Amino acid sequence: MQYWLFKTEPDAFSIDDLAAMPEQIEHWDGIRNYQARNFLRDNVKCGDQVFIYHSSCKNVGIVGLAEVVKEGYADHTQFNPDSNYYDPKSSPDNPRWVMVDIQFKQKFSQILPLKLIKSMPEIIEIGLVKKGHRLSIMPVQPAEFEYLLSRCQGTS
DNA sequence: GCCAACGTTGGC
DNA sequence: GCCAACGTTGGC
Repeated sequence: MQYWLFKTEPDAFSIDDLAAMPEQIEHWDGIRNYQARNFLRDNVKCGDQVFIYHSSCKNVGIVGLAEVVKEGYADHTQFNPDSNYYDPKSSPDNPRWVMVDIQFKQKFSQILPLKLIKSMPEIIEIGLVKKGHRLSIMPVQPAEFEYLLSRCQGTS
């Protein structure tokens, strides 16, 4: 099993939106970065645990936990000319972009702020604390995941 | 809304 | 294949 962190802008789709979905499952579409795509296509597996992170908002940080329930498949928004994520260079024969489905597991009673994460001496590997890292899908080392999770749940 | 740090594009 | 121009991300 592997651990991940997915970023989302809560104005567009938040942890609460995920929790409100039927069966609390939603497909994670709109990833248009090759490095992130490669993670989704090759490495994100069913049962993997995913931190949900809110970005570009008032309180940025880790807000909850989800689980992968469907592995990489073609992101349908790439074929839709009306979508913001439309990619005319992609074709159904050879889809360029993939997505996975995740299911809500938990919303933490308090957000774990980015500022706090950056101040933790235990946390040095995760892309969040590295300069200029903008990936919207990033792996999390098991030890760092466990530590962050304990900090999230310890406050509840 | 600013701007630094990236990623992508396209001319050559 | 280089690299300048451009677009995007995302914290502040």
